[in-house]
Amino acid sequence: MARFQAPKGVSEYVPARSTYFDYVRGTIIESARVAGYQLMELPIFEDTELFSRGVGESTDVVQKEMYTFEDRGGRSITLRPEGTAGVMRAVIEHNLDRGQLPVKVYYSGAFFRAERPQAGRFRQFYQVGIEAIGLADPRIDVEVIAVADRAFKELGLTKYRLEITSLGDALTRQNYLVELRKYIATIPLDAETAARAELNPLRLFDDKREEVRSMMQSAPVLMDYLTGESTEDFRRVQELLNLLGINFVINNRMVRGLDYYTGTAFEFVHSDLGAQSGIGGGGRYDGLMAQLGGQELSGIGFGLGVDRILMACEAEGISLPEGFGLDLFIVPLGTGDAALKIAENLRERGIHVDLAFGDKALKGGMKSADRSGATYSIVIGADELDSGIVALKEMKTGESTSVTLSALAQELIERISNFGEHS
RNA sequence: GUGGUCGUAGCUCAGCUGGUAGAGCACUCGGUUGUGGUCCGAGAUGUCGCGGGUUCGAGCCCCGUCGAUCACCCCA
Repeated sequence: MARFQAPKGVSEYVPARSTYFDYVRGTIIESARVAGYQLMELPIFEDTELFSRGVGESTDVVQKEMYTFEDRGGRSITLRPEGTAGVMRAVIEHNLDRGQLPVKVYYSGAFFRAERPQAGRFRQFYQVGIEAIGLADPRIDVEVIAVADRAFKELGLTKYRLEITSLGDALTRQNYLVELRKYIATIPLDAETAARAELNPLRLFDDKREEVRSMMQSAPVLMDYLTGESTEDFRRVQELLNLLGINFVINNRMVRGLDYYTGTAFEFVHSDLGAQSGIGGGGRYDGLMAQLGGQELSGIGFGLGVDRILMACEAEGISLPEGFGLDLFIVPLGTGDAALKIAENLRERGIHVDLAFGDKALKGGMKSADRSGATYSIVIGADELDSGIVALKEMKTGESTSVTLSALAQELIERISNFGEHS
């Protein structure tokens, strides 16, 4: 019988790489927590209409990338392709928008898009996102960007850049698109490209072909059509980014894949990732809440691709710590029961302990200790149990010190410099 | 949905113009009494992705199929 295989295009993590994935995700979440964002744990499937209305009927995401199915009650259900629409639904449903504003939440989990997989693109992928709802102020825009930037810096990433733009309000965009279409009508395009331009003229700015790019050089840019208020907000965003020492470049041809963005929009791009270089992006969405049946509230948020961020760390050669490394490895010599009991006592004190099971010779046991990556090891045989004294060995240096079994936990806690931080 | 590349041991791969399958790493055991990493020795491992065809003979050639991967469209 053929062996089972994971479905096409899913990203999954097993040891040892899973420890790095966990660390990357944890770092991003921590960056959100230190800024006061609270957990929103939501379903991975929703009413299909939530996405078609929220994300936008004309987007590729809705038109051809959703995993949609009918449940047993005949309802149309879709696996979430992004996080913001679900958060808005939950905020409205639980009346969070009636309390203190802004509502600041983060989420983390799997998302789904039925695309052809390639490097950095998966059908099931992981995102951590945050949303700040109910406040239209450049300060919160910049706080959101800072949460992402801080996470990247904490991870040690350097080869990424922040691109920002302003998409203006709905009216501005409408007026601009009319002008852009007029311009596009004047340039020669093949049928396929023309069809794309018809659907969303902004996409031509992203075209990979040099001839198209150069023709778009002199196209009108949205920035020139912004209202006074939008222009001022955008200026403030730049001013505040500078205040916080966050580097950025203005990209007034940025294309966003989701329809709901207005005003500030941004994207983090990494240079060493191949075709899928975006590691995260987001922006302000003014009309979304109302569109989904809630109050007229503005919001801003981002989604960061955990898979791609891990790939970026690897591409930069960053050596990531293993979030839950072992402190101690116990090698029993015919004393398995006692060793298990000692391990449990230490674990209750929060020390990370593993031990050799089965009847291993000393040499084999020490080999296991070595490969476990534990900082320390002890051997427990009849002698140690009789005397109550063990040799606590530091694996890296090979040095060992005599410690009584009763003082072992305290000794380890004192020695482990990062104690209390590794969870 | 479209196109390129690739499927040989757990991993990375070699295998000459077709002659009955190899290396390195990893793994297990050992190098005389209870201390790992280096070194030395021994050992286990494959329906050469799958199906068909050509041939005396196919890992190698042909057709199909499945899978992986990268790119396009689009996007985290």
